[in-house]
Amino acid sequence: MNARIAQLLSLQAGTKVVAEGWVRTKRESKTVCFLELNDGSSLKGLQIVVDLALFNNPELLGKINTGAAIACSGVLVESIGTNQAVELHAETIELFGEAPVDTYPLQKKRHTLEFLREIAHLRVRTNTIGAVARVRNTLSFAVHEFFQEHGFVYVHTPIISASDAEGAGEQFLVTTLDLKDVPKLPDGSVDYSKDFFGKQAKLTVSGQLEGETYALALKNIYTFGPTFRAENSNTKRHLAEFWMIEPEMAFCTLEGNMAVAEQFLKFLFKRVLSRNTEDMEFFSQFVEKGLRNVLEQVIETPFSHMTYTDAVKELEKANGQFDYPVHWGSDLQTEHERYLSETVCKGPVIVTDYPKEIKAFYMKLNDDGKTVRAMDVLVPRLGEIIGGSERESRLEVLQDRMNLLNLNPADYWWYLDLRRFGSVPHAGFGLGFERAVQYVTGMQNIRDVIPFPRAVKQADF
RNA sequence: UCCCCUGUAGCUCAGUCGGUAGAGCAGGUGGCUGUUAACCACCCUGUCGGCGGUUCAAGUCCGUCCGGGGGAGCCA
Repeated sequence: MNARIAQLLSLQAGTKVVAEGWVRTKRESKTVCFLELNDGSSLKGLQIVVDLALFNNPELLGKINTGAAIACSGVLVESIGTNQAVELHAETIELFGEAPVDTYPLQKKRHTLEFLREIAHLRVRTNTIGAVARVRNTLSFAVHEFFQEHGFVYVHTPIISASDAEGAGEQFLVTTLDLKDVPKLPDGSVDYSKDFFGKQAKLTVSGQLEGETYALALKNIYTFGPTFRAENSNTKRHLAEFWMIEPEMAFCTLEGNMAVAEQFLKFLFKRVLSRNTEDMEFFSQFVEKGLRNVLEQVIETPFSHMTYTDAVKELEKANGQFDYPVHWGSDLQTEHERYLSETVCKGPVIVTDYPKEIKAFYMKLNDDGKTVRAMDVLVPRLGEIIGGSERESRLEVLQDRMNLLNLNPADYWWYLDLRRFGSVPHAGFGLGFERAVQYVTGMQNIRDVIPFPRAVKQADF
């Protein structure tokens, strides 16, 4: 395996090397031709210098255009130019795949992200999407690093769920039934007993409930996998298929949960800033001005904490400027979440203890009987990035909550068993991975931070 | 799902009061230059998203469908 361009760029002049990659631009003059070669290992490419007096092969050079795949051997030489320390003086060039200029969609000019979305199979060859891919890689690895270093066990919760107990959004149906000839029950409804699993099955919207079962044996666990929501939502921060990280901790209350969420986010930001210096500088300059400073500041500053009740008091002071005025009991809108983090706290804030009516059944009921131990981490620009809670660990209270919400406890028998046998305070949260990538890169649209976005009416490539 | 904006050359866009389309970039040719968002000159490029309607005449006005973007809701 030949060295990557990122490595070649740091070598001493005088080294003989082979560089492989795709041509980004070609600049020709009478005596010399410059090729910029990129192999995705770094934002910066390697400048190849072809001395036309020595390299007499105009047919070959004529076929090497933007997008062509080539390998070039030669000697690294200290560059006369100012934009690079070393450059490669070509001795031999092998052309693997041409990229004809009249049909190759990528030109050596700026393209809009909307256009690039239409050529998702080629867009990773651009500076921006390439940088996103590298940052996404760093973040994925950092997720595992953080949890592994803190003794969490990685758990693979199921993708297909037949428990019908998740209730976190619209789900995709998984079936092998013949849609042209669906078996029916006498009352006209679908007979799922004839389906593959013998009952209705759907794609998971959360691994939390299964995650809790493992936490109540292994103490600290996390999941990191694909998640599916069939919501008909068309926004720049929703996908039908996305990746979610869900840690779950036993012997842990909301306070511990908040601490881990904060530590975790800060760890991710630190890793990206230290491992993707060049890419982060690029985002900070061209995608979201000053991004780097904001992240550095977030790492330094303790997250603010605020109860829902106090948050509503703050918001009521500013009710005049909201489209939807706030009162105690109302759900916080995006405009409110952003106001809290951007204006009130000027940084990330964790809002806790929401009214039970606007949160999920499994969240622990507070002694006031009105609020639950929920937490949302709100960040400037994006709003909610993490949602979590301490779970209700008391069997009776949980059953009461379920009855109140017309959930059938029988459907949740195994989940309730966790409260029957060795129950203990436990807590966890969910982080939408793409939201984290968005926050870190400053990318405005979530469809540009996942390789092949799946959304309403969109499943190309 | 609702509201708003938008669709014109390969890309990004302009196109006035309705009179059959233009600029920059990309590409080609030539020139110049160790270039790096290269530069200069010339040249090429169109189902004006689709369908229907109004009109002597539609890129332009009306209807409708489709695509794209933004906001809201839902949430991660």
